[in-house]
Amino acid sequence: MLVVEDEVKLASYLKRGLEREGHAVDVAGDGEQGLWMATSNPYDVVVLDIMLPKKNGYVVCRELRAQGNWTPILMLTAKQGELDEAEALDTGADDFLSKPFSFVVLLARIRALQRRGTTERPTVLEVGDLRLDPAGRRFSVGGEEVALTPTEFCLLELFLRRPGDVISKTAILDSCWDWAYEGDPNIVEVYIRRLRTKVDEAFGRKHFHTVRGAGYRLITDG
Amino acid sequence: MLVVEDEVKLASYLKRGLEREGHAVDVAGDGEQGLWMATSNPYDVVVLDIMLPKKNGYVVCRELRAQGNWTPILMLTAKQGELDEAEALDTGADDFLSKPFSFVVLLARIRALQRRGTTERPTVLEVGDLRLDPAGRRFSVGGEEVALTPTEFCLLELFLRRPGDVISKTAILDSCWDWAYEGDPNIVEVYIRRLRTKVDEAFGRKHFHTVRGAGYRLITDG
DNA sequence: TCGAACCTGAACGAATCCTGAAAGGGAGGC
DNA sequence: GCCTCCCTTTCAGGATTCGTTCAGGTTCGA
Repeated sequence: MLVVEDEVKLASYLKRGLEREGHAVDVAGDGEQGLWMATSNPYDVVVLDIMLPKKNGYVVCRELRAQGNWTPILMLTAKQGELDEAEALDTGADDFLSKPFSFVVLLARIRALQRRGTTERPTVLEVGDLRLDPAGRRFSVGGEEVALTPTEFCLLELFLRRPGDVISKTAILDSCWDWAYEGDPNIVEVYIRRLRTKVDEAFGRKHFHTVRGAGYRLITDG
Repeated sequence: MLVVEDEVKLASYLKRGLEREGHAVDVAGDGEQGLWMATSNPYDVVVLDIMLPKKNGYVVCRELRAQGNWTPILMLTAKQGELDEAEALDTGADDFLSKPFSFVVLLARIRALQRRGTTERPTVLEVGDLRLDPAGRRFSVGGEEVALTPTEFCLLELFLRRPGDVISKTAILDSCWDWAYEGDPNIVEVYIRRLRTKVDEAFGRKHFHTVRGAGYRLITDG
């Protein structure tokens, strides 16, 4: 679940409240960041303020929809202006809520959105002979399915979302480990090794290239 | 399109306005009539007042949903009471609007519902040898009927609506339990176990696959 | 040649899941 | 009104997997 809201107090209030309800909540502070996070992670629901720095909520919503991203969006409108509401729905939002609102109502509407679910279909990530389905949590190499642990899956998803990019060890830690992780970064090497064993050695083809001093890269071409 | 509204002036105002927008509009004057019309005709959208003679809007909505009728419903709440709104969404309404409202907003929301509303849930969910009829609350494996408790039914319906997807334990809790449920998530494991004994063991075929650290998946293929 | 960065395999502890049983709760029958 | 049955929820023990650490080896660049 993603909350895009620039008012720090409201944002942290929402985050805490939603987490208490058992949701995993990310927060973005402006429109650009929100758009980036919404495109790079598969959220169940996005709570999107309209008045935002960099890019306003309408723009974020429209661009998401233009990208074929149909994650349910709940918009927060500042005033009860009717045109705001109409425009919100027409840019592709699924629902909206006028400030000020009560937390109970917010929860109810989020639940309604979740129940209704994403209208769109699974985005399957495919690079070369690798194929990963985030919704189904399935992964296959050259058509043959390979079992992955949660952490392995997270790493692989990260690589497949940025094929060809060099991804630093800290970026991997940020993305696949708890933000408070304090352990040995060597763990990334261990997991790269595991991916290599499962993906490369079993199918006789190198996929993960080490860039000394920088990170790792997923090899794209054949 | 069906409008269920007992205030004659408002009803005819809506009918005329919507017809001017190119919609074909039926009007029902009380809850029973509205329910009957909604069940006997396939409408695109139902606009449903809460305060109604005979049966109120909540009841109509709930009974429609219980029958497996998933026509998009836009509820009209008399006051801006938050609980009204939350309850409206929880009985299965897709959206609501507080009186008084402007016609522009009504149109925008109806448009949003129509856009989304093509979901048209199938009457019967069928995956492999599993067959579940939400309306009739019946379930069978390979033609043989199996009795389910309400919670078991809810779980199974969830799986059958997203065959092949991994469904997390929290998603299951959100979907089949009261949102205020605070108990042990282990209860999901218990119910998965129940489904396995009823569905799998009795028919010698595995349907529910555990994805460690992620959730459970309904196996689709043979 | 030396050091830093990376690789590798094994091993331990913790998290996750399974399972059976038994305790609570609510609706319906008598 | 009370009892009974069925459904829901809790609990605890055990099995398995996963995450993490560690120690030593290897490669690369200066």
